[in-house]
Amino acid sequence: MSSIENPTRKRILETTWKLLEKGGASAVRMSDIAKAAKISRQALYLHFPNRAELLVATTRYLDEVHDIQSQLVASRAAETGEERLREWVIVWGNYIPRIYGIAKALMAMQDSDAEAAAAWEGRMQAVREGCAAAVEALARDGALSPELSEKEATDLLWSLLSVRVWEHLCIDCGWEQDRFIAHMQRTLARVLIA
Amino acid sequence: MSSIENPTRKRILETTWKLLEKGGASAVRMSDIAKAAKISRQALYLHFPNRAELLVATTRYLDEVHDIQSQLVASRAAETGEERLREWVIVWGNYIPRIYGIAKALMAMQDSDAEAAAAWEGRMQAVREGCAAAVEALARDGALSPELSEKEATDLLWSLLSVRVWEHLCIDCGWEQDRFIAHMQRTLARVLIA
DNA sequence: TCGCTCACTTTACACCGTGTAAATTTGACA
DNA sequence: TGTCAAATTTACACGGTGTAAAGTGAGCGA
Repeated sequence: MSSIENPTRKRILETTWKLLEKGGASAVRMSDIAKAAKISRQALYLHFPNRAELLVATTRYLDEVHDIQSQLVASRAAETGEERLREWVIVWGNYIPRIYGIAKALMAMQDSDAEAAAAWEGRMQAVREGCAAAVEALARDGALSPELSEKEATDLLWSLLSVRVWEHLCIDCGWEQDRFIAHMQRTLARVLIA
Repeated sequence: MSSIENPTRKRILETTWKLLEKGGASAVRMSDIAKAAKISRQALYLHFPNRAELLVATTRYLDEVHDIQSQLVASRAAETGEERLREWVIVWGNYIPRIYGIAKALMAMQDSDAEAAAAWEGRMQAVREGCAAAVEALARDGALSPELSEKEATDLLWSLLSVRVWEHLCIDCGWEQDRFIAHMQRTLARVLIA
């Protein structure tokens, strides 16, 4: 990507990320980012056409930095469906807090900006595919609860592993990350497995 | 409340409700409400100091109309904790779609308007109390899973019954309301009960 | 050294939606 | 007829996004 080749662009993305990580989502304005990146607000628009695209670019940059791809590959190596589900909860569940800042900002824009909505939608569809793969693995093993269709199981898994549920438990209820992972594994095992 | 005594106030609340029910949350502006209520935008400010208070007043009006109180009383009559949990899922789970419009608008304001945040917070705390009561009833019966503290069980129940999860399953995944209720009952039984 | 380009700055402005302010109209009722 | 309240009209301030255009300055090749 163009993240490495262009130093200011990279600095902008880095700054946006850090600002979103601490400050509360919509509190991060274009002018805040500009100031923090030691750039004029207008210069921001030389690199990104609007706020939505800047946020989306930041998520892509994060994926790049965290090398999410290779982490996903690891979770696919699991032998049993049950093991795969546990791995998937770990991989995605632990990724959530790292992207939470941008996620929050992007989710806040969802009903005002169609482009931002589509971008977030796309990323969540990718997560859904991870969920679907885990459910399929369970089904292959004959471990999927007979009360659930694969679609229903995927929907449930996807919902329980959503950023919103993580937010509710870890931010609003004050759960530690470890506890979140452990309880999600337990909960999903009980809900999905026969 | 002053909802009955004042006809225009009532008309405003009614209009706000209907507009939020169809239109997408933040798409409902003060001017939209004014137009639909056949009033000037300024007249709105004669009745409500700002958008946040108008939305909050609308939720209170909704509770009044739906008489949520008496519904809650009914769910408390259940004999066993298990039965009480099932009833609670029905009562609150079926109330969500009725308030979803306002909920969405209010949730969208959460990180821009402190007053709106506090108002929504307060309402959700009331829901949490319903969850806590159900968990307590389970604990009294000795039916609560030994792997969960009462606090954890309440947090989980509260999270799974959140508006966001309902939204995810019923709006994003296209579930029917009945299916939502049924699966939530099943899921929560498996997660919370020993 | 001239002149070009590129990245960025400065200044200024349009648009939207919220909220404030004040003068004016309308209608009921005494 | 006069008064009062409710609502209207008009106008404006503010904050945040995005656009537009002229200006600055460093680097670089001819």
